[in-house]
Amino acid sequence: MNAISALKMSASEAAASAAAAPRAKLRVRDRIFETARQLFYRHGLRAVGVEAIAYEAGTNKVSFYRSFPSKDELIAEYLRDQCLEYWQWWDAAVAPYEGDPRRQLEALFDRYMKLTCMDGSRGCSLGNAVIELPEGAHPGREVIEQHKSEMRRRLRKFAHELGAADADELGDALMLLMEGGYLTRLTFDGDGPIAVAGKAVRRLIDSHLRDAHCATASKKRR
Amino acid sequence: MNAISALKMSASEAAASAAAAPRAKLRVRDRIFETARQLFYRHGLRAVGVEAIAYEAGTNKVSFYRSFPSKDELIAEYLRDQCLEYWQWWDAAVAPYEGDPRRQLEALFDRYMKLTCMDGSRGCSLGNAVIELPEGAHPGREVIEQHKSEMRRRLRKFAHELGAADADELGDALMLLMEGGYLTRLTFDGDGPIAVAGKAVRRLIDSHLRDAHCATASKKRR
DNA sequence: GCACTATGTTACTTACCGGTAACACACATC
DNA sequence: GATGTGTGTTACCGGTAAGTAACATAGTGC
Repeated sequence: MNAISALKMSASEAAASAAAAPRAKLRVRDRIFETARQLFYRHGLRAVGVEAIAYEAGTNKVSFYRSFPSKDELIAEYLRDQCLEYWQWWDAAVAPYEGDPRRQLEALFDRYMKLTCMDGSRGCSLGNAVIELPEGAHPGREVIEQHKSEMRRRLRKFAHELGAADADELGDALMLLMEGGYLTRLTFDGDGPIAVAGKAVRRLIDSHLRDAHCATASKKRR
Repeated sequence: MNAISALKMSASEAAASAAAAPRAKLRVRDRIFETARQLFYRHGLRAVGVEAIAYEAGTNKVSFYRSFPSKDELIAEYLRDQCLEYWQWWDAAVAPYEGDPRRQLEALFDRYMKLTCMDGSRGCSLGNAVIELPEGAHPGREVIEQHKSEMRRRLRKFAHELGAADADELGDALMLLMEGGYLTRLTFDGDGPIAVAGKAVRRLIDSHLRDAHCATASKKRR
């Protein structure tokens, strides 16, 4: 934060220095949003003020408020955008193995581990946000809750397609692993517990499939 | 927060109303600390100001600063206290089955689920704190990192005692489940994914023990 | 050249927050 | 009764935050 508010240059100076990047071509609103995305993810929602965002984007607070009605609305929009990006990433990970839920899950978790272990990762932006947002009214909370429910739904669906004995149980367990990896990533480096997520997923799937086979086998035997 | 700062009564008035509880007997410092524990856990570290804590404890900011050198130090002490309480809880859960690591783990996770599903739970205070604390220097970060490392160490140790094929892998997977439960608890009620944690633990243990048996069996066969 | 749009600039308000100074009082102990 | 300790009260400081008003400027299309 100190590093951020240290920039006490005027908006035009900031624009000139930030102009090195091609994003100088972007409209103010887009530059602000892009900057907010980075700062929010890196430092958290509450730790970053609108003035810091504006200056870092090479503009000023007034222009900020011409583009966004309030900080809370910016946060909500940021979260919506993170959702979008997340599902795009998810679908891309899963698409190559359409029809093979096991490989889809394995691919998903493998890419999840790779991404989340990378330098600069701070876990899941949506998951982190829920800790910072006040319990009740914030427009961002709905986004997060909807997002996590959707995640749960999708993982359970995979488990179902897999033919797991207790699909909902498997799906929820996978969600625990995934969310646990995100959270531990905040205290551990890439070699934290998350490194075993893929193996744990495979073990859980095997365990459930074994149950399913036993069940059908014993049914046949009857 | 609004609800908190709504109390605009004087310290003595607050003391009178709070005096109903037996904690009125407590020294100011203890009352402040107890109040801080509750507010920090419920609303987060950054969301609660020292003035709110002081008033809620039936005193005022000046007395706060007579007891604590700074808010950051209070936070650090709060986190240290949470650690202590956590390991007491952990040891109590595990003690009855000394020598039987499997039952210890099962008991631990069963109590963990029960506790974390209770009304008012907001997951792990230490885990939540890491999101709110600035990346670098905060005195609380060390506490958290040490705590989570200890947690990892203990779970791996259980896995070892269990005779798991790959004990570190199992321990880390258990940690993912546990942390995932804590995190999901912030978006889901008691019937969220955390409800399957115990089953997942049992499955993972079984999976690892099966590997271990196969390994020893094939060794014997040779 | 005119008008419109997007943007930058300066200056301000209101509110909060962490932290401090100075003083007053009440009680307990010697 | 003096002294010390713990506490409450009032008032303040400096900093930062969100949010706004009024005005200036630069480019774009007509």
